Amino acid sequence: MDAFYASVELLRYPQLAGLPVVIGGGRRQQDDALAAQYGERLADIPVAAFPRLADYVGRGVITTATYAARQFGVGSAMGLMKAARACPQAILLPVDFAEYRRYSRRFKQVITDIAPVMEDRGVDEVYIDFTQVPGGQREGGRVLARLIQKSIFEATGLTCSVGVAPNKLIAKMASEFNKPNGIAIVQPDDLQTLVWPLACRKINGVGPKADEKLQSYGIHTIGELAARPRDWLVAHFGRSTGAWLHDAAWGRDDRPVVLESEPVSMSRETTFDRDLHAVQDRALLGQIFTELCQQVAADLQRKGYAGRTIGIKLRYDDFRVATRDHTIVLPTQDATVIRREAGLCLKRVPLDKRLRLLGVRVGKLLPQSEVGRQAQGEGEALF
DNA sequence: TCTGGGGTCCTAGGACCC
DNA sequence: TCTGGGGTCCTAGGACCC
Repeated sequence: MDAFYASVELLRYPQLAGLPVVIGGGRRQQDDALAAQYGERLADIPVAAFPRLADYVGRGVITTATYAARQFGVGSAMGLMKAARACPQAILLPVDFAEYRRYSRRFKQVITDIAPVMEDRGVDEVYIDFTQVPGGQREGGRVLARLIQKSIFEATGLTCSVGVAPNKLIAKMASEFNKPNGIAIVQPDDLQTLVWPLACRKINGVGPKADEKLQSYGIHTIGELAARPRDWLVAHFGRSTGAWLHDAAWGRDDRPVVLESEPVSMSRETTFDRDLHAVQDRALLGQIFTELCQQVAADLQRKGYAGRTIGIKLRYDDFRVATRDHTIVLPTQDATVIRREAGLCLKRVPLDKRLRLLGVRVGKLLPQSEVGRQAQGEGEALF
């Protein structure tokens, strides 16, 4: 989906179309004041009444920027304070994840009505297997891609970009070629002309660290990566990563489109308005900690899972991260149990520096429906 | 007053078992 | 003449993605 969060907000606030708008941070007093004053008539709010990036004080990052805002050099993951210097006049809207999820469900429903083999890749992205869809091969997939775009737009008013290719790796790259509202078709023979000139960073899975290492060897493009012998890549990046890099550069990827998958972990974390100290801010930290445990427990219960590994995550004021976890015998989805185990984890981690973030995680998940069976199994084993 | 929140996967060492 | 070879599980950290 194109600039998904921002595009959903523009459906509510059409008066902001074409303006630099960024989504980020939480709900603020100005936001509540506007909502109270205009009620349901959101489209009537004058542009001048919206909060600006320049007025923002506090922590947070941009989650999405409209294409107009990107012209000013602001974009996803940029700190709001830094973005405010680059584009102070941009309108700043708070994240409304519940609303984005509603639109996410709608556009995915449109897709599965047309092409049922769809893999969920988060709130704004999917892989679709066109292979068995009637007409899926017409014009190399362009006809079906157009149908999906048109159907999504009619149902939601949102645009998306589609990459059509023989596998997920290349399709993902292709989806970036003609953003927004574009279609790109990449056939196997197009590898050298369309993919090899791209930066290695365009490979889904090559991040800043891997890219830096590749650059240090003089490898900047996917073509340069493809030119390195497989053995050389294995020698410098390890057996697994080296082989994967070689395959990726040659456009090889045999991962299937996966329809369903079980969650591995669930977590809640929060960055504080100001850095907190374990001693001076003990009461506040304790309250936040308990709330995080209750939220994770509620998430587990709502989705029907229980987990055996309880963990915590801290981010110190210097941005270093520490994690501790502990695996218990019986899976739990109980806030009290999670709070107790997470509390023990907290005792094992240094707490002399100020904290920026606190998180609670439950892993080794099992559907709640299988927990009884597991407990029964334990009982049988005991006797 | 730089730097969110929710995830997955990988690596590597140590414990423990056969 | 010191002390194998697999395997699984647990834990901590880190890279990466949306």
